[in-house]
Amino acid sequence: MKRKRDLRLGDLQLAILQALWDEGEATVTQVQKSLATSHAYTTVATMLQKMETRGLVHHRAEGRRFVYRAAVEAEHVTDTMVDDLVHRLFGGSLEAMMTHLLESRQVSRDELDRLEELLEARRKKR
Amino acid sequence: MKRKRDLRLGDLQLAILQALWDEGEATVTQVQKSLATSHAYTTVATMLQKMETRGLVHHRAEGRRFVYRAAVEAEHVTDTMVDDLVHRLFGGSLEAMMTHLLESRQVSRDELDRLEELLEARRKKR
DNA sequence: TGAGTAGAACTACCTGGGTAGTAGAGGAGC
DNA sequence: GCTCCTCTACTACCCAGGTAGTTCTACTCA
Repeated sequence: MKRKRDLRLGDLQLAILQALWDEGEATVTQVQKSLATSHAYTTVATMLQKMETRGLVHHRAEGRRFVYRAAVEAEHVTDTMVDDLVHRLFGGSLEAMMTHLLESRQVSRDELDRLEELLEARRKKR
Repeated sequence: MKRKRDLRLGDLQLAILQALWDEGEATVTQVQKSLATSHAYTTVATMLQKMETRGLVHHRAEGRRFVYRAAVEAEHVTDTMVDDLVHRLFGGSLEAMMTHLLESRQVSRDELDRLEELLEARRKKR
């Protein structure tokens, strides 16, 4: 129940997971290359090891190299992190969060239109 | 420009700020008491000191006790933290975030109605 | 006036994210 | 076989959040 915070990921961890979600599986070198910011090979390798300990990724050996894959779903991570923030900042209120998003940011007319459609779609689904 | 991450606050720090935003000013003891979870006096005091170093709070001495107040606005913190998450998870796309919020959570018909109104209001404002 | 207490200062420790050097094993090529 | 190169393993740091004990000081009140 209090597992929420288990998924507060740092930038690097999130970036690594995003790489793995994209590629499905990847060696350390592949992960390293697909990161937007550059990091030493060992940094990525160490991070992957730490993440495996935390149960965020798995690996299998292929010859002498490790092929990693994510052990958590993108959906789940996103969910949990968003949820965490909504709770921390808005006491869990979706509406408060939405209000904030709409009021604090530039929203184009196009975006408003699409959001409108989203609402409609959501309304039908219930 | 990269100040975003300067405002990734832990639970305790956020709770302390929320207490200060509520009360305006507060001594260590007052802050300690208004926290939902209980913490040793020294924990709160230490945290306040660390937060002062980071420029999150200020204090003035009143006799021999310190009266703290927030040095950052609630609005600003909320903004920055939300923005940070939207960037980290959705590449900065408000729409993607909204979509996620609408799809991953239970949304009551009432909430949908209010969101609709929000959109309308927002539309008029532009 | 002397004990108790409230409060700040100082110190220490643990955890997790992030960063990376160095060591050592195994394979590739000459 | 010897030399590189590529990988993993191991180790060590730094920083920030969090937690709290110990110490010192000043004030209160019996």
